[in-house]
Amino acid sequence: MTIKPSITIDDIARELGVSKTTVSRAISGKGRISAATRERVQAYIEEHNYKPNASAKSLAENRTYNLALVLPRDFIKLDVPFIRQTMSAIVDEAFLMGYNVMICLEAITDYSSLVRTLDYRKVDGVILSRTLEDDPVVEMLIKRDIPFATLGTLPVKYAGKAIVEADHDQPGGCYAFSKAVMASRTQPTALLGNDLGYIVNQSRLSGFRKACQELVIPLDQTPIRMGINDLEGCREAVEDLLAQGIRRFVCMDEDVCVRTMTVLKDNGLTIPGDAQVASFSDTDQMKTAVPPVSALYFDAAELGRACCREFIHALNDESYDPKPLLGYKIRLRHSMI
Amino acid sequence: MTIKPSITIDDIARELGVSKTTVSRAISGKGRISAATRERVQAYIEEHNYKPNASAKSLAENRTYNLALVLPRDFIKLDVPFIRQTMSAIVDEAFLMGYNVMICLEAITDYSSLVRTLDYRKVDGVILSRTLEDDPVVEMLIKRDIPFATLGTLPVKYAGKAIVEADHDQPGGCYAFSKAVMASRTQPTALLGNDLGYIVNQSRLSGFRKACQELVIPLDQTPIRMGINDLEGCREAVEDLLAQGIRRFVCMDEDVCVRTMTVLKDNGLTIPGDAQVASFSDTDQMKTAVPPVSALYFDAAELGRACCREFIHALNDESYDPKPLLGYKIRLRHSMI
DNA sequence: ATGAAAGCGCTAACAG
DNA sequence: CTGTTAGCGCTTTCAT
Repeated sequence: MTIKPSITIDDIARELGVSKTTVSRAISGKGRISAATRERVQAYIEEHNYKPNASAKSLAENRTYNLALVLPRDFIKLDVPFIRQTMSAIVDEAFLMGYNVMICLEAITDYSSLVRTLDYRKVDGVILSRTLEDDPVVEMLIKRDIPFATLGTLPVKYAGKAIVEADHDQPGGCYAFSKAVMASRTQPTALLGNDLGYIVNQSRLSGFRKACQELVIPLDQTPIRMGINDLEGCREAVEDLLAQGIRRFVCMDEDVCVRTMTVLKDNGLTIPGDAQVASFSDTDQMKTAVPPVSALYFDAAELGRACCREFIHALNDESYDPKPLLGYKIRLRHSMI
Repeated sequence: MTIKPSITIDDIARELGVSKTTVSRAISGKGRISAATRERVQAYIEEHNYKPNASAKSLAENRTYNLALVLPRDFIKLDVPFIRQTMSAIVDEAFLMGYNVMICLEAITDYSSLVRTLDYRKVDGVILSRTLEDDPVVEMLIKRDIPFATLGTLPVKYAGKAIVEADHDQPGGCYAFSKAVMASRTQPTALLGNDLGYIVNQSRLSGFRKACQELVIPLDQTPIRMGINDLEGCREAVEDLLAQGIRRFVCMDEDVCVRTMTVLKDNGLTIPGDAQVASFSDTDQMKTAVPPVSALYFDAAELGRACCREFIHALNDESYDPKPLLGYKIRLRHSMI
């Protein structure tokens, strides 16, 4: 069962009594052609709704106008707003620039579907939806000399290896947000985070640290607990900190923040009365939480678009920005001010 | 910037001193070939890690081994577990069967990216992630004679138009679930739902109706409120029903259910003490709600896999099931028994 | 069992 | 400015 073939460039050439080359030129705009014939060809194309066959174009040009977007497998189990939003934005932006995007779901240890997609040369490049301290996929891409772009900054050891590394100003945002939320406060504050294997968490940590150094509370009175990846881990950390008298918690992402609030409530503490929380990541969840959580907002869709746009510019040998850096917004709500 | 070309079938033929035809046959297995030469070719391929160029194959065979998956644009704004799970399953299953999937985000009125993807013949068929009473996309697909499959049943007017219509037994499941939850109860129950433009809601409604007919409470004492698509609409409906003395609510999907619980709590009612709720759709949200909600479970991933598998079988001219019908599970929890 | 040759639909030198 | 020609890498008759 196959889709029926449609009109080709040869048909047009024959009908119009010109050569295929002329038709090809009229379409692409490359090479000299008289305005008269160009218009004649374009009119015919318009009328007969001709569209060039992508496979033929791919074969002749040795490029597919397809991109692979690598999504973490965990996305299946649990919604990650960042992934969902950047995915949509990338798909949209790619479309606007004449590209399609193929989804590859990969685990860190099994990225076979990406490999096969590359083996068969179905794409011109790949976009990684997050960056890790150690990533076999990145190694593979570098070794095979495949053009790739990343959402988020790569670890320094891979510096310059990606065509495009798009990121929000995480250190700057977290620095400013931390200051806004901690300034003129004398109560100690804790930072709660998950895996430092994610580069984004390293960046956020550095912003937080920098802010601490400029505040009245010394860094050694600022507990930092990482590796909080489930409710139990969070409970353990938070209750321990509670016992130490800590009542203010800055969370590195929305998941940690939700867990933290759960634990605080389980301990009979009200927010922001008894304890305060804030988040380095703003999502709908943070906005609709009770109470709404002060958070740092990064526009994921904008990041996706910028990354995709610059990457395609690069693939098209046009000038591009290899390191688009986007801003942030501080959203103070009721959970911590 | 393009990926460098790799070894081709010609290279192999030359190296091995055979014709390209022979190599092609050794790879595809079509046509007669001696076991000896086949193995020789395969060994060479293995050793030199040869992979056929997809564009060339596409051009020669007039098929791409790509599928378009149409996702509703709303998915950007809000997570829809069904979409996320079926998407992942489809991408995975397609990969197992040698296909890639391209994402097309479409609104009901603007499906231009799908159109262009089809115009350029970048895919062999399309999968629709939900079915509507009136869908211009379906009309277009039929008119253009494009093979397509759907997650969910098509409205009767399009019966038989899709190659594959995969669905859960929605009427059967809702019937059984409604009986389980309403049987031997004499208090009146209401049904709360959203848009009947979604076929799935029509199916669920029919199952619910059938159950009512077999129960002690007559159908006319069973209020049915549709069109609940935001919290305010829900509040209006629920408070009106509350005023009529209704305390039991069956919700057609998880969103309506969440809203209903919010309204009930806002009215000072406890669940399941003062009022009871149940949902025709089970998601993590239903499981982790307070209290956990009795719900009807459908395995979205399984549906995605079945749909994709049968569709690809059809595209490959193999035997297939045009209407895979999957089961359900009744999960009674605390919100209504 | 194997090979020669044509062709899929398009692009891109190179001539003219 | 336009046409001729030769590919791109693979499949597929049709011979042998």
